[in-house]
Amino acid sequence: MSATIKDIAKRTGLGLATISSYLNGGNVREKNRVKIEEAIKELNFEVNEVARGLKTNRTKMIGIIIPEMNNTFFAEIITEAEDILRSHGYATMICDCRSDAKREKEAADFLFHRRVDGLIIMPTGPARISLERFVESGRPIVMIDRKRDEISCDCVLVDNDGAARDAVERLIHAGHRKIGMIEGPEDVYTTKERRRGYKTALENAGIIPEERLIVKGNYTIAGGAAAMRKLRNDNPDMTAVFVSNYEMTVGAMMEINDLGISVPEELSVIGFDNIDFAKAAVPRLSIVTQPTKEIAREAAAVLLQRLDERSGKTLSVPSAHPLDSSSGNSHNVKIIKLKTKFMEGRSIKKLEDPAAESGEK
Amino acid sequence: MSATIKDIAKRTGLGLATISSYLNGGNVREKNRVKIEEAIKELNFEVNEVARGLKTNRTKMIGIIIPEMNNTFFAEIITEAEDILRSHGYATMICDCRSDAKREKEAADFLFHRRVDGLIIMPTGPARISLERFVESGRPIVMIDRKRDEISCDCVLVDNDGAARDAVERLIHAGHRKIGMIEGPEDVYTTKERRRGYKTALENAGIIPEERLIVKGNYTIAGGAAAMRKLRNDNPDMTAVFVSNYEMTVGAMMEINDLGISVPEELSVIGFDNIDFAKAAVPRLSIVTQPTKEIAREAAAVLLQRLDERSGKTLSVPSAHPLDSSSGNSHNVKIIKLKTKFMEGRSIKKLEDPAAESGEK
DNA sequence: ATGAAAGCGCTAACAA
DNA sequence: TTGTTAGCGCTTTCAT
Repeated sequence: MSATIKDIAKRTGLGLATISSYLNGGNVREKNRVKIEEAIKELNFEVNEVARGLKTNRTKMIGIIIPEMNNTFFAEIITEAEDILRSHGYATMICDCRSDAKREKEAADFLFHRRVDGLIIMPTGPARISLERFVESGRPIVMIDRKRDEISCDCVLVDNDGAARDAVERLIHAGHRKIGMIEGPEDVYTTKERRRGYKTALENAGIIPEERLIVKGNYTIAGGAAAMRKLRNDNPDMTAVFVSNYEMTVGAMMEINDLGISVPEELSVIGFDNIDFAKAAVPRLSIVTQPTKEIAREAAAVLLQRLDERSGKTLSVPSAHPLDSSSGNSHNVKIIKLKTKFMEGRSIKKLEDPAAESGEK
Repeated sequence: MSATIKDIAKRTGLGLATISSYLNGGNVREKNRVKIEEAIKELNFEVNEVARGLKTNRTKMIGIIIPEMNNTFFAEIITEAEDILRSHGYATMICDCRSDAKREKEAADFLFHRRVDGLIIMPTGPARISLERFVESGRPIVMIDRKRDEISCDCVLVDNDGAARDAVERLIHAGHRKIGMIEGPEDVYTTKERRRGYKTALENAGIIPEERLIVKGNYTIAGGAAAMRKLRNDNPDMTAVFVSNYEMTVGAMMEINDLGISVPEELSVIGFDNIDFAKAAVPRLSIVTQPTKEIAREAAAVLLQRLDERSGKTLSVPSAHPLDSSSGNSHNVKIIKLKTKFMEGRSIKKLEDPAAESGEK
């Protein structure tokens, strides 16, 4: 169907290599340049990326693996990443693994099989298992949002620890001392970091963190709802709650709604991530927000850089030491950590005379 | 890096063609079959889809173009579609065009250039311009959610007219007569259909639709908020409002929130699409829901079928009549229309003694 | 059922 | 600078 460089060669009377070289930024006599350009226009020529890929062993495709497409936080990131990568000539293949390690592995295999040049992933399960083939073949991987130590690669994260600490400190400053937390699945990086921030804030204020005030919500809406119920049941004295991701925030609000709890009079709430939801909530929710576009930009930038670094080298150095750091995977791994923000709503009640001051001791 | 069929041939002592044929479902002597399988296992062979694509002119890739990735409705559809297509060996390349016709055209060009085998699209702008190349080259297109008549192709839609009619009828049955509607951009298919349903419901009940009660919200959160404000300002007598997509529902709720309007006492509301949001809202929102998974399944099914039909034929019949129906594009186009559902919340007030009955005349 | 050979559209030596 | 040539890994006649 479409024209090939052969057609261009024929049309211009030039050789194949000349056309190819021109197409790849080589120098051609001005006269010929014009001729080639003309032929390209008239024949409506477009480089066949498939053929090029076969020859160069580069597909100009990037794989993206995320836990859930239907999740604003992830969606915002990948839409931005896709945009940037596409503008650099890279196509992206996005795989939603529904927070399932098995599906994640399948997606990784699929993408590897499809010979993507690189990978952006928010790891759900054990990274080693699904990603070692990429590492072995020298294809760059960028982890975002979550970090897994089994694989050494570039990471773009946010300061989860600081974000949680800041949020909880705000509650403390408002006079709260019995502060609940709804957290994610325990094996996830962000869960640990956010929990750490929560605890640090309490400890810094001289409050002893209590396990009964921390409930797992699994980063899902249903989990958030269930966690909220449990927190409320088990802790009648709880005056505030910090919900550590968006889905659980929605779930918690649903439950608060169902239980007829009034925010912030009976319970102060700090949620996570989705500005629109926070604004639509009654009352407006105070939330931690993450810089999604920046995450995407940083991830795309570092990936493109790696791709560029590698573009000279021949693909897939046999690599005698698959996952050993010896090969030079870990020497200069980039860990980028971005700052979160806090958006004030009306969901935090200022306790007038904190029991903490007078009654506690 | 990875093994090729050459390696397999060498290892088994068989010819290239035999391996290839076996790989494509051909018959081989049992003895050889075993040998081949063994070699595949041991050499870790995987077909190089790129090489295959070059030869067959089929990339096993599907392009998906959507207005917004960051939109639950779309996200739910594509995540399901991606899953199905992948399980059939097709990779998907998703492009978010941010509801911008120019970006949409760029995305279509990009995907065409990447030689995707087929396309799923929720058209934003003029389809003719961006899709004619696909049609010319005989690549199947499936439109979902929206239909554009410039291009004849398979469509998977929902019964928007019926959905809107049903929603408005519920308000009417609850005694409302001054019912506002927040609608989408006027050139969009779903906008027209939903508006039609709204009007039909009113007319059937003997109520004359008034333009002042219909405000454009552009299918965005901000638009929904602005529309809500305008509706409220211009129509102090309005007792109910039907918001015709999810984003605008969020926006409208934000505004209702800001204006301190109590739902459903002062205003009854019917929203759209997002079950979780509806449940998290105070009070629970009554909404129209669309069968996203089913849309995805139908779209994938019809696309796969077209792909299959075409798989015998050689690619890109020169097609003397690019967009003419003569070539047989329009002969058996499938239009699939799915039913929506309604989820009851607590956002509709039953008017005890509708002013309509006594006071109106 | 199997093998030999040609070629998909491109790039990359190497010569000229 | 430009042209010639040899593949990249696969499928596909066409023989055998």
